[in-house]
Formats: sequence, structure tokens, C-alpha cells
Amino acid sequence: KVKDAKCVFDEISKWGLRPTVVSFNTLLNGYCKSGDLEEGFRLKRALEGTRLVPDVFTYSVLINGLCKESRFDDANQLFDEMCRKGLVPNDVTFTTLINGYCKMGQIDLAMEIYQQMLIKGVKPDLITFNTLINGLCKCGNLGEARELISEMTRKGLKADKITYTTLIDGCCKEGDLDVALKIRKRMTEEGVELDNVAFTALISGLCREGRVIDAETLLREMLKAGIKPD
RNA sequence: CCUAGUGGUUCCGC
Repeated sequence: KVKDAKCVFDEISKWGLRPTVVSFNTLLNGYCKSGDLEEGFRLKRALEGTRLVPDVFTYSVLINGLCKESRFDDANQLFDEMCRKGLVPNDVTFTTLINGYCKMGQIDLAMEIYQQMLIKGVKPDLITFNTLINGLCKCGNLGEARELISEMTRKGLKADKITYTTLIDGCCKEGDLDVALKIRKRMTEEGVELDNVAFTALISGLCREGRVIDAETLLREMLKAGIKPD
């Protein structure tokens, strides 16, 4: 309902009030999410026409929009622009770019951004790692993916349900069901509950390998655990 | 703790 959001945004001025940079960013994100990047950039220009200044949120939202359209040159240009303006890209900004490259299958570029991030002293968080691990899994580089799990652990971050499910799915897609099942065990040991997403990844992986009986056993375990199949 | 970034199955299309 971006159109309605815009109306409310316009109400702000009609009431004699002024939108803040947060108001701008929120609407801008709405435009980007609805695929209207042009309107997003128009709003950025409007923002620059006030006495407000775009912040890290403004740039991260736009960079994300550009990445989702695979416009990496533009995304990098915006990244440079924010740096020139003295803004410091944070973990979200970097993760956004990393995700963009991962989704394009450009894992090498994604890893380069990750290195840049470390060099600049920006700390990767759980989402950064999950993003990279997903990228690595999707291109079949399970070894490096598991290496990143060690790395995040060294950095004091704990792998969560998404981390493990991503890895389980990667193993399943590579036909490495036994490793996938070991990860499941490890998850359980660490107190991370499997949900229907994780179970479905395993069940489908077992089916693809012809292990239908194991798949059914797992489905029953899932039901017994009170997890609703969708 | 006003706003931004990450995961699965099936089917279909390319």
C-alpha cells in the first residue's frame, strides 16, 4: 500500500509538520520493495532538497533495491557516493551488497566484499554469515561454508536455525545426506529446534536419493514433534 | 526499543 503510505507522508506537511529522515527512509523502502526504484530515487532527491541529509539507512535501502535488480554498477556507485559524503557503511550495507552478489552466483565478488568489510573494521554479524553461507552452499562450496561456521563461532557468533537449515539444504542438494543428517544431530545437540523448513529440506533430500523409507521415518518424527506440515 | 540486510519443499515458467 505504498500509495497510501505516500498520502500519509504528504499529510505530515499538511499538518504543518516536517518529515524526518526516518519518514523519508520508510517511504523510500516502500518504493524499493514495490519495485519502483525510480520513485525511490526521486524521493532521495526530495530529501536532499530539504535541510535533512540521507543517512546509512537511505543508502542501504537503495543499494538493496539496486542489487535486487542486479544493477551492481549503480549499487557500487551509490556505495562510493555515501563514502564520499562521509557516511560509514555498516554491517547491513555490506551484507546487502554481499547478498546481491551471492544471488547472482558471484560468490567470489561476495567474498571480496566480505574481506573489504573486515579490512574496514566492520563486524560481520549473524545475518552476514548466513548470507555468505547460503551463497557458498548454492554454488556447491560446502567446505568453505562449513569453514565459515567455524569462523563465526570463533568470532563469538552462534549459528542459528537459518544457518543450519541453509547448510542442511546445501548438503541435501549435493546429495550428501549423511552429512546433512549429522548437521541435524548437531543442531539438536545445540538446542536449535528443527522447524518444518529444515525437515522438508531433509525429507526432500532423502527422497531424491531414493531413501524414501528414511524420508517417511523423518516425516513421522516431524509429526510426533508437533510440527505441522504445510 | 520510529526506518534498511539472510534460509526450505512442491508446482510452473525461462
